Amino acid sequence: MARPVSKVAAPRHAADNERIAAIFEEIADLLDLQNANPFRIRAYRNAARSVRAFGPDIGGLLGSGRELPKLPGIGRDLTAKIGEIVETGSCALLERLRKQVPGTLVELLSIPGLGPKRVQHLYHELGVETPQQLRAAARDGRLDRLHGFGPRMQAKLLQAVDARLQTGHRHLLALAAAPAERVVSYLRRAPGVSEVSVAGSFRRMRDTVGDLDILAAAADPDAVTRHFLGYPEVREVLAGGPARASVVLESGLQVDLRTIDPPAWGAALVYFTGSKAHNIALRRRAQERGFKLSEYGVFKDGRRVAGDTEASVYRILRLAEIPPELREDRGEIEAAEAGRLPRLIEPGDLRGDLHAHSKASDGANSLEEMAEAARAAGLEYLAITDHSRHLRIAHGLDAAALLRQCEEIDALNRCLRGITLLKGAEVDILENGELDLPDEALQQLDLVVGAVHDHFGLSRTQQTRRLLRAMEHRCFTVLAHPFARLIGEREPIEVDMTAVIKAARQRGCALELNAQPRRMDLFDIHCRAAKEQGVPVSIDSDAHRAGDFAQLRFGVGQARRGWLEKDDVLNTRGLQDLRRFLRDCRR
DNA sequence: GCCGTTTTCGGCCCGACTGTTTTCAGTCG
Repeated sequence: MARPVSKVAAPRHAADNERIAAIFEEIADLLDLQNANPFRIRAYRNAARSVRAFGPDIGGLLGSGRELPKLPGIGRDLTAKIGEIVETGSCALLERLRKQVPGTLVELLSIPGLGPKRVQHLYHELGVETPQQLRAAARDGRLDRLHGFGPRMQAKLLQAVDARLQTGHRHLLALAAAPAERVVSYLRRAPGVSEVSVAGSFRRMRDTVGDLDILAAAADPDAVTRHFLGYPEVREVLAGGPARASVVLESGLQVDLRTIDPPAWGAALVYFTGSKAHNIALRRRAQERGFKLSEYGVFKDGRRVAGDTEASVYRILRLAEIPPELREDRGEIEAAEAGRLPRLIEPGDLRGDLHAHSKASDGANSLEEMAEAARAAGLEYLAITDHSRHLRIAHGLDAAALLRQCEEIDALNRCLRGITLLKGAEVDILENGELDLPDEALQQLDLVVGAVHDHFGLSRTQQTRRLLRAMEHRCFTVLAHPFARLIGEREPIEVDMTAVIKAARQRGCALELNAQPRRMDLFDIHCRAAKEQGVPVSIDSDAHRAGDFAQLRFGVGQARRGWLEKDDVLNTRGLQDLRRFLRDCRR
């Protein structure tokens, strides 16, 4: 998948991993458009992935004079290029390629149906460089002259361009969940179907999904496909082969269905769950052992030797079964081989929630209603953390209002059964790193959740200094939504998360994994970095209404992607244990 | 461009679908 063109204007040592990866992706795309050696192109894409998966900040690492450790797929040449990017903010190869190939062609590459060959054709024959120009060329008939652009292809492209120009193309995980469950339960009623599962990035619990991949097992795939095409929520049928069909639902969500023979169920589920990188690594491993792995099974000398279950596929490759959330080729195969896979946290391990709002600020429910909902969701404790005064739009509380709420909570705790409310606040971290409430107020609380809600555009240095200063406060407990991002709406703030994690370890405080569907903040790789540093992560709902505790399961999904185990997560502790942590944090 | 029961070069994952090409290239996942 082509990624957006990165705007590179970096001061020395400011290249973060994402920016390095974006440069490698762009180089790969531009090489693709020049018919370069496909393996060289792949090397750049692999390198981009490797850099993204690497936890510590490479710019910071090199900036402090240390060496880059050996990363998979990055050899001498690419190591030098990383150094160059960190040093200069860009890369001579990229600049040269940009002079040879218009950068906008990269955007065309991301349109479904257009690959490097067709994009080159469009550009060289018609001078088409942008989606808008493509649309114009299709409408005034110029595309008709082009080899390989028949009427159906043109219609498909027009539609794809319109979709691209209108909206983005990924959906929040949590918003895809309900439609996914409905279509799965519909498919279970298809004639002769024995298994149905969502696969793809949804099953791997990525924070967004491009489309829903659904896998079914049945001896007669045609019957299942026909049933699928009759699903009432279908707005449009994109493709309908015997083994594969694609539709767009009324909600705009694309659903791809694959139906396979039951004996291939496990191999197909591995294959369609991905990720692509994981599949490639598995296939290479299979090949090394004299097997051939495909969605139809594991084969030796043309004979199927495994594939009815996922476990059978991994077993024959001498691997422990790898949970879907880990399948990103970020070391899980090596861990599975060595028997060192983590025992990932389960939703049922959560015993509390350290970040929730009430009517007192911008929540919708009373303290009592929130307590009751948390108890019903299986939690034993809930921290009420209404906003502090600085966040006026959310009716933030001042010290006096906060103290009144503390008394209310004390009174309520005397009559609540099966749930304990903790006294907290989501306190704004001001631009200079001070907390938004006076110490006397903060000292009355069980915990303080610090959060950035403004000045998102500070430089990396300023932003990092801001967070570190806030965390130094003796009342500081949890850094809420550390990157302050809103998926698809607001980019993550620029911050040296490696330094933040290190500071959290020294300070003995925690980082939040905010489970709001739009936030999903901390990222998976930083969860893993926190774990490696022994910094506890708190998976919080940030609930603003009673129903929001259901979001926690998506936070757990993200935590699992970050290799977190039960003991790595602060709010899996019982209340006594948690109180001990809160006390120690304040010392 | 990387990698290697490596040592200097050959291999690098696999299959389905689409559209239009009459035998397959391009794209996708």
